[in-house]
Amino acid sequence: MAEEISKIYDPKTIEKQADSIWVKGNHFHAEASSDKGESKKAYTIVIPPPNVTAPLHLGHALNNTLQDIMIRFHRMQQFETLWMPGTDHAGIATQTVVDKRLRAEGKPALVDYKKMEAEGEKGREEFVGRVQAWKDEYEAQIIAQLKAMGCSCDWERIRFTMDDVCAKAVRTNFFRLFKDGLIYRGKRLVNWDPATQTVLADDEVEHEMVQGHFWYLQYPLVEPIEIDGEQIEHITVATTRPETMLGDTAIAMNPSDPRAKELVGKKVRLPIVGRIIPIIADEHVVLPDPDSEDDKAKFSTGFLKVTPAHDPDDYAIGERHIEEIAAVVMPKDCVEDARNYVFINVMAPDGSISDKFGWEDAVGTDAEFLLGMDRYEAREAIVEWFRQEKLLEDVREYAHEIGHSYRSHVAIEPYLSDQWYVAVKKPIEHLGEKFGTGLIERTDVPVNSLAGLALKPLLDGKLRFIPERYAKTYQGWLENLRDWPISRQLWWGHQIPIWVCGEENASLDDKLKTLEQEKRISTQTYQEKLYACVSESKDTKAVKILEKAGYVRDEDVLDTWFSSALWPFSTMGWPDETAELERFYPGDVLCTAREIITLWVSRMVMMGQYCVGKIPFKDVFIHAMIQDGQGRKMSKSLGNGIDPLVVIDSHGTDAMRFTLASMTTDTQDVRMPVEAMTLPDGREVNTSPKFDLGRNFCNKLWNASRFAMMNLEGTDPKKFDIKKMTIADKWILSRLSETSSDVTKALNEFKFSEPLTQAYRFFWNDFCDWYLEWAKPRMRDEQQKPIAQNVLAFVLDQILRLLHPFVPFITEGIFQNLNAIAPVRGLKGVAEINGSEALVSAVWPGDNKSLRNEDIEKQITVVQTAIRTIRDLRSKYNKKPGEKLIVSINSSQEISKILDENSELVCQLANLEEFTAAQNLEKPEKSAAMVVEQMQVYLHDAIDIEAEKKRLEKQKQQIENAKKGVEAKLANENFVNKAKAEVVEQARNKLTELTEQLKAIEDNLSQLAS
RNA sequence: GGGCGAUUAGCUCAGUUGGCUAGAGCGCCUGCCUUACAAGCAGGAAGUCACAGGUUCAAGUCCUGUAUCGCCCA
Repeated sequence: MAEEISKIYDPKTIEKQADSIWVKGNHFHAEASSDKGESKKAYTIVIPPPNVTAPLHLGHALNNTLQDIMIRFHRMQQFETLWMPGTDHAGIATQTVVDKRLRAEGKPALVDYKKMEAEGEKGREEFVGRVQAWKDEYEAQIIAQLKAMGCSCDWERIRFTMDDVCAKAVRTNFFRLFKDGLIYRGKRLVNWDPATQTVLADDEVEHEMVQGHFWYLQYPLVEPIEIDGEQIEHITVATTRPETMLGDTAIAMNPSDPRAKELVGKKVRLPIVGRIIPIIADEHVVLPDPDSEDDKAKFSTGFLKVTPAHDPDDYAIGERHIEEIAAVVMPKDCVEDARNYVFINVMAPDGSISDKFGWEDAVGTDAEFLLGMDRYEAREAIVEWFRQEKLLEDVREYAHEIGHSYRSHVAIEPYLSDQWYVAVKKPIEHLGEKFGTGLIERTDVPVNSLAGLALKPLLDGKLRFIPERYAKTYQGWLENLRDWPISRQLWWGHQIPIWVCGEENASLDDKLKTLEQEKRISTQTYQEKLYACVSESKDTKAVKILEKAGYVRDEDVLDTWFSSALWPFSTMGWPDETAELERFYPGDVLCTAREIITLWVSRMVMMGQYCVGKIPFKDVFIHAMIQDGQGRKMSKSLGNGIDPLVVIDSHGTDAMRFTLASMTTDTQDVRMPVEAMTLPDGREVNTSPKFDLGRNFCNKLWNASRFAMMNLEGTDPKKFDIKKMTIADKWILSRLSETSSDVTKALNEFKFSEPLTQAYRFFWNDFCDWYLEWAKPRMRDEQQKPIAQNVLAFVLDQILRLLHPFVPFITEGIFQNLNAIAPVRGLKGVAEINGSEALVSAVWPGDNKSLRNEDIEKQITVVQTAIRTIRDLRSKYNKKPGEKLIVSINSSQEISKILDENSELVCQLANLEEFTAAQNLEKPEKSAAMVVEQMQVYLHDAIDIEAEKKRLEKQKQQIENAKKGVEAKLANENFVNKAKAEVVEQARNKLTELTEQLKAIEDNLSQLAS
């Protein structure tokens, strides 16, 4: 049997073997119904659903490895463990990617489908079909990748954010929010992405430094004025976006500006357009100061062009001074809404200059030539126009941050548009009873508002972030939260279930009134139009009635995060009262990266509270982001990403997981040096030498186990005799017990690198380096063999269990072999053990304190020190590894006794012919000496006087320095008086030891000299 | 502009509540194909703990400031 075990560790074979065992045993399935009489506690993690845009990258590998570690750890602790898998439709991301692909392939793309749709053909349906096909392909790929990574998800439960179950949850929640008055329509300045032509939420905007300019444009005054005898004909504004000047409707200046007294109330003729606009006073305007550190003051002229429809600050100014501005820019006796004149939108949704979207006074002016130009083209043209007209006063370089779309990466345009919003700070009356009312202390957030529902659990300590510092991100975000724009001008997503009546001032007819009374629809009015939200997607009758009455469905879809927010319970069948929800909600941990704390985590908590009344998880574990060796994000554009499948292929899944887990400390970034590699098929791919660490470990584990099993044939638990255990046996069991306890504790504290390191050390540095080596000769001794076999089988079994969450495949593979060769393991009277057919569900090692033995550990440490010192001497005196040596050690009575009693252990691993340890031992003739701790180790028949002198002199120097340090410390009265007693005691002991060492070295030196 | 984090050996990182002569892996040097493993074994060299102050008997660790880098938010 032993011979059958492959000499080479081959991850592929093992992965396949382990996987088939797991699948066959259905070990990953979590049972929702608890009617089996078992009352196992549930443990739940819901996967952060990967986007179906692309295959998984290394960040996913890390994220899912950590989740799987927690899942397997708890499964072995016999929880009813559910890891819910699935994927996210990722609205804008997927739509963009598919569109790009179609264009690259020369196939009809989004523009073409939009044209079809406009012409009454089924463009939308067909395009969505394309995206659906993409989704199917990538979903399958992603699930396969997760399986390859060893993720022990309950694969029977795979969900998708747009499948029927999730869609039902989205629809239900939307209707409830609408009915509660939390969803409303509003015209606001939004983050507009001209490339994808959709609105973006604040957190979908990335800020990037851009090298730009400040252009200084002169606007002529309608009537020149005189200040301090100086004739003023124009004022100068500084702008980074000259193209927006077309929409200027005022000039603002700070009221404390000395020129304000004369200028405020005067009028300016807007160049190119000819619009007459007022000069107004607003505190927001920064006073010019050329020497200021603040760029705003440094570059300011004191005059701010106000473009309310194209800048958030200007929007606010427009709101504040709407009447003052309207009085100038609006024709006399006009009865229209003043907003239409104050907020002038000069762009089309694609970012080109247009007078079709709210700009009335372009025709017949110089501005006509700009119509149709792209915003950047228009910028150039406008600057050139000012130059020609001698109105361009100056151009200065200016680096500033500009918002970019996180999907298309083009600059965001602040854009006036109608969108659906979720009111996040509006109190929800019917939740007041459950959650309370009033504001959360020191905030403007009502307890029973959506933001409050998410914030309160954190403040109450019911929601915890690990590491703790991330709680601040979450808290700060919620405290300053603005209403959430949820409509997106996309086709890929959950279409908003709202129908609008084309007519203005429409009222509900009787049929619709009935629908509303039956709670099948809910309605609201905005700008004289009626909007009706339909409760259920299967209620086609209601839709028919609406459509008959002239209502049409809103074309927009919901923000992706709207469905992601429901993920922890939509996956479990909410709003139905399912067994899954009953048993597995709320879950235990959410494991994710910090970039989506605001985007996703906060919204899940919000909606968990709103929909189910409970937060979806207690702990949020935030892991590091993987960067390349130079500290840059891994990205497609930089080409520095590492494909997990490449790593799995070259190093094995376990090696990848080992390395990823070993890198997971509580830092916020981890660096992974990236190296190019050529695959056998010629492809150039990236990898990292860091994965060698994992592979080396797996190889060691494989071979150590192989060796163990070569010696476990015929292991018989009945032949185990507690009284016959050697010191090595007791020592390894003590270390095992300590390691089990440390690993368990660390895992419970969401540490990953630490427990892995502890297990690694125990396995490699204790078990392999010492225990196995000491066990070798015992295996050749029929008397000792049964004891050694039983202890070895037991310890190996426990090692496999401790390592299984980290490296599941290889440990399962070895466990199977172990089951075949030594099916019953356990040390009668020492440690019992529950057998298991598969490691995946074997019982986690407990903290067996009775195995601890500090005295034995101390003794072994002494033995190890002696052996290491002898090995060092062997190396220093060029004694061949095979040569048997004679060694004696002079030490205290206590140490000598330990060494003497364990001389066999020393002889074995130091390869000695003769070994003596005693108190007051004389240094033998022609011997080399080494002083370590309290031992003087003599290697017999080793003569190199010069080398010996040199070495001893060097050590003497070191000890003298150390001694001086300790002496100085002890001479310091403050230290002796103030430091803790044991610290002082330690120092005294140290001094004694150093003094003795020094004396020993000096003795040796003088002996050499004589 | 606000917040968070990092800076420890050539590289990647540990270092709990301050307390022995600061650790690991990789790399490097020396010697070994020792009958589990050369993806290994044994041994070794290597650090002004970013810088400047401060608190303390004692600082890699706590406080203040500076520099460089990174991230998040506005």
